[in-house]
Amino acid sequence: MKLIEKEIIAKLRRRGYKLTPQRRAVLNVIAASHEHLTPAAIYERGQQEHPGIGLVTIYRTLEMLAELGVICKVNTEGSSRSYLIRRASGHHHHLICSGCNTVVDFTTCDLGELEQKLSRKTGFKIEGHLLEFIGYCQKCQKVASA
Amino acid sequence: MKLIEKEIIAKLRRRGYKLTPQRRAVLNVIAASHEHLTPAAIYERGQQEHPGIGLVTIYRTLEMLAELGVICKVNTEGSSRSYLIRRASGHHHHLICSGCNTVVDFTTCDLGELEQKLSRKTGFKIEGHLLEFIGYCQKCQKVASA
DNA sequence: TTGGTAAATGAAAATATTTTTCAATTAGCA
DNA sequence: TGCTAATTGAAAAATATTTTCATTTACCAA
Repeated sequence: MKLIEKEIIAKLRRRGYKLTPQRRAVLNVIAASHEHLTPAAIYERGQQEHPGIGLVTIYRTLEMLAELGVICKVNTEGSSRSYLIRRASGHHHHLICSGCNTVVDFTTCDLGELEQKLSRKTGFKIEGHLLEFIGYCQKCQKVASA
Repeated sequence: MKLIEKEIIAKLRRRGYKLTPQRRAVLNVIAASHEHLTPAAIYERGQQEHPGIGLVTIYRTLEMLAELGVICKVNTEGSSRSYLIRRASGHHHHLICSGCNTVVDFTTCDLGELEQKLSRKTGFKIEGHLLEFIGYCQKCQKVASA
């Protein structure tokens, strides 16, 4: 049982949610990963944290955490499963290889100006963003040309 | 049977794909729509273009068209179905409302410089990108504050 | 124009994903 | 410590997507 930020737990409590070992397990798994995880992947890893945890509970917990804003739902490639990542700061930046599905994070990004412009134009209150570049990593470029 | 751009047909032929009435139907449906369409929606509309067309054929045709770059797979919200839109230019820009899941497209975006920088730094061959801003649309802001 | 042939189709079944239902269990308060 | 509403897991239902395979068809060559 690894550390979970107290802040998140407090947030659950404030909303009247109970802190069950299953929820702790899901939180731990997500907090420990630096990548998007599918419900199935979280289920698998969750077994180590809380043997016997059900897939249904994973789905329910993820939905709740997303609603609380603790994690983020991301609509990824891959025959259409919804992945999840934990929120860093409302920003998500990835380079994704179409060949091997490697995900590389990057931090440089200056979208502030665009964000403001869009906000003015559409009336949206923007709270976060996701920027993903899709392409081929060096390794997969070599494989393809071989 | 509406017009389909000759260019697309030529592209199919060049790759050795046959131009069946079913494929024409799918192309027509997609070309006629300005929004993302689910395979199911395309199936439904496709019946008007080619009665009896099978859902399987829709899936297969969409995959092929995506591979050709004629259309684009977009990973949308909504309990995880993969939608399709026709390609503008390898870019996808959305504003997504966390309240009502409305998706608004926008076109302004200048990521060329960042793309180059990342490509140099990581060796990725970048072929497209996805930029999503998450927030609340005007309507949902009003509802929330009411 | 007419075969021949590889590619494409549709139906049905298989697989995968997500949601619902419901009885049993449990976290957290009094 | 006991109560109670919230939570859980199993199974079934609802959705989505892919595979298999026999039949049909687009299109090239003659």
